[in-house]
Amino acid sequence: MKFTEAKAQFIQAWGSLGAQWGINRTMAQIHALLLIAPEALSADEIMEELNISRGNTNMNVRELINWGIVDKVLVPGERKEYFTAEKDIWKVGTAIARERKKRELDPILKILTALQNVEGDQKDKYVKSFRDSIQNISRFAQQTDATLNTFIKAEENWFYSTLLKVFK
Amino acid sequence: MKFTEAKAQFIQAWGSLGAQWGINRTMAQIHALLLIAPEALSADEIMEELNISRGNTNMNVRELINWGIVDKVLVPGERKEYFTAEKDIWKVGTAIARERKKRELDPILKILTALQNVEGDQKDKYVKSFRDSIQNISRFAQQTDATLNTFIKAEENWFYSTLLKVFK
DNA sequence: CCGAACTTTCAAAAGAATTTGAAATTATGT
DNA sequence: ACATAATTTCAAATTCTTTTGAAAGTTCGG
Repeated sequence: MKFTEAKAQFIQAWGSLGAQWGINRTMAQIHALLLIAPEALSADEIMEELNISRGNTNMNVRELINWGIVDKVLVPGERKEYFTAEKDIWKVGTAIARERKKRELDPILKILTALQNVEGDQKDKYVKSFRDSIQNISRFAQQTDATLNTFIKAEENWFYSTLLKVFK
Repeated sequence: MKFTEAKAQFIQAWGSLGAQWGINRTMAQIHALLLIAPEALSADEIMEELNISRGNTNMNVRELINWGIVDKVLVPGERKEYFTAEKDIWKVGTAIARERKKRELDPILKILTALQNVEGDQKDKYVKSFRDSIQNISRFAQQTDATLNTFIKAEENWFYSTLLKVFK
């Protein structure tokens, strides 16, 4: 396979993966492009490579920076901003886990906790079934929360993270 | 909090969680409704509760069945079909993991493997950077695949899972 | 085999998310 | 302070997804 073709395929594959993850396609494609680039790219280069508008580029690069997986690079003597992606894929993984936990798991945990206090007759089968379900889901969610925290913490912790890399 | 309000909140929360997961809102809401219901519901009851059309109900119930987290229940002497959700949330978790792995991770693993064979001069920095990235991502993806398989396998093994529950 | 009860399909409509591009804003060198 | 280069914003346009609902299909008791 030719390099140009391989590159296009990777960008496209990473893009659909992102789309299925609730990350938008363009954001994932910019990330893919930066992941395989040997050096930082400017907004213009990104626009050119992916055929997208300046506004779109700006918004999505910004979002990638918020997720903590892309950094702005300032080249001395240059007025333009350049962008580069975190190359350690484990760090990317934990950053994504952290971000998604914050956006998805944390809010539902909060709601589940509140819903534990539903009023109602314990003998009413609808109320009973509701209570049981909420309790089970809560436990599962808390377990998931704990697991994710371990994973996220692992990468922040130098020692454990080095250990993990032995297995990768 | 009143039961009716709590129920509405839960359905709405589960719906947005689903939406962020790439599962559509209605599918997640039907799932939520069935999760807390003490007994199986008919298509008409689902339509009524969630204010959605018959077609929408049918399509999304079907999809939930494909995911393996909702079952059709036939009541003797009744012509209608009734639907019920898997109540063990751990099983729901593994079903979702299995399904998403199949749709997301497996295809990217296949592509990554193919991309390892990119032609090109090892001294070209673009080719070198591409190769390195693909290799790192591949390793990470394989590790993730193995971890997910363990998780999925654990629940698929009926005997082991039953045993676990006895002792926990 | 008929007709009623129920389920499925799918083209069109509605709704949601993304993208564009030009104008506004901000930053930089002289 | 000015001119210019670069970035940011956001309303409108486009594109993608979901939902509707009516028609077609299926199943079942008699």
